[in-house]
Amino acid sequence: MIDPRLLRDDPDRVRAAQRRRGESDAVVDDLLAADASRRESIAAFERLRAEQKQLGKQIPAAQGDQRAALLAQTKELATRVKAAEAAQAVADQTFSTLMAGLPNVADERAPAGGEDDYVVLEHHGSVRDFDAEGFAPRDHIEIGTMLKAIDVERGAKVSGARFYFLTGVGAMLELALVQMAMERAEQWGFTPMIPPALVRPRAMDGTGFLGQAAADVYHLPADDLYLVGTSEVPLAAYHSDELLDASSLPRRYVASSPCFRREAGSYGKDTRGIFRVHWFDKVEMFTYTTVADSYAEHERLLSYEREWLTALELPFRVIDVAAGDLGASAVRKFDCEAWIPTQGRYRELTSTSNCTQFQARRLEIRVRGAGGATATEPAATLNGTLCAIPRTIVALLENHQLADGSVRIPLPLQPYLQGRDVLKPAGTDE
RNA sequence: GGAGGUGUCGCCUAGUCCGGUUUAUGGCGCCCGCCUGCUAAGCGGGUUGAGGGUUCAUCCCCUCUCGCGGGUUCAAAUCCCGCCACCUCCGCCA
Repeated sequence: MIDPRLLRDDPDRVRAAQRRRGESDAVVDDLLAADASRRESIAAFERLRAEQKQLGKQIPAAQGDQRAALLAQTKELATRVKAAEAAQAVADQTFSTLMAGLPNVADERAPAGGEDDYVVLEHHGSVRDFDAEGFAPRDHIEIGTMLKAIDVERGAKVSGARFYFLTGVGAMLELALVQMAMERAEQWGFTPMIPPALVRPRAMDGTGFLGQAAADVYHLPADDLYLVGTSEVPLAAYHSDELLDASSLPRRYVASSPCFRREAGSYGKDTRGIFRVHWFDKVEMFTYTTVADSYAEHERLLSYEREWLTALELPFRVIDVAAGDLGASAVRKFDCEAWIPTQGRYRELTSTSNCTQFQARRLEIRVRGAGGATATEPAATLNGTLCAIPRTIVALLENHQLADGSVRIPLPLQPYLQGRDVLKPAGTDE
């Protein structure tokens, strides 16, 4: 949800942001009209209600005929109050429904346009020249099979398409990545968290995932619970309905959790391997701060992602995601895309979003005393991937593979794998 | 799953049986001021949040807010119904 005052005071900015997302700006006029009638109905109700209270106070002291007259008068007023209240509720509902459908106001620095209109900001690391090295790279499934690290066939047998087992060294590799990511983040000042992966509708809706993305979410109707697609959901809802002291900000959390995605609408995309799956584990960063500090915090989260991918010695680039591809909650989003040798292109490994006050308004997370102010304001929330396990494994296996199918382990990861510096195909132990 | 209990303005707490004199009591904490070599104590005042009106902004006025949502009533913290959370006990269970 955006700031209703911004809508009132500067509707042109909201219109412009809608157009940069490639969406209609007509909704702004609808919203302005709904806001006006909402406020009118509030005033009407409050006038009647004040009158009713005023008269009601006189009743206990009144006697005889005077009392009877007052009772008749207030009884009549009561029905009008009720009607006015109902009218207000309707006007409120109309406004909120429209409001809930409006995405966050895209940052003016976010490129206009859709999925393909991103801007490349940086390149890091160097892409290997396998021709010069004299062998053709194997894809992650071939290597994973040779290492007996990934089993997608049995994943499909047991759970269906887009499921997998990590086995042997693959399982240990996941634990190593999770442990390394959590430890690093803790050193950066994040509080480690293990959050619930099942949440109530409030949490899912509050983070903006029941809008356009609703079809991608698993729902358990028997209990009316949702499986989270990212721990951003429980982390954002963690402080819902709370008033945070500005001096306690920023609050930085890092969570390891499973993620579940229906991948509706991605039929036929990335069907091979574990690049796009229905379930995976992920280490996610999440920050609560003030909107004023959110822009610097966004850069900070990006810098941690950069540091992480650099530690894993992966070649990657950073893109500034276009407005139309931001999702409802974010004003700006940076993706780090690692080079995938067998695909010959960069693919998203991490993503960090600044949601400013959009989620906090829905989840009622406020800050007291920001910038010395006495008033409260909604908090700003930001999230960033630190390590999405399957995609990281894909990138590691493909980029660090050797001619014989073994895989080199980057130095910083070695302590988490009992010091191993290379993973060798099964049956060819050193 | 079953039985019972609890939920009041940061924390504790009065009020709920018996609806109106409650602008929700008092204490702690916190903030401002006075007093004071300093600090503490003492004294005085302030201190839930949201929304609307007004305003350059403040001030001020109004409405809502006693876990949440409905209902009864001229009037609900108080009466009725539903839900949620927590606690105790029983059952089941990794």
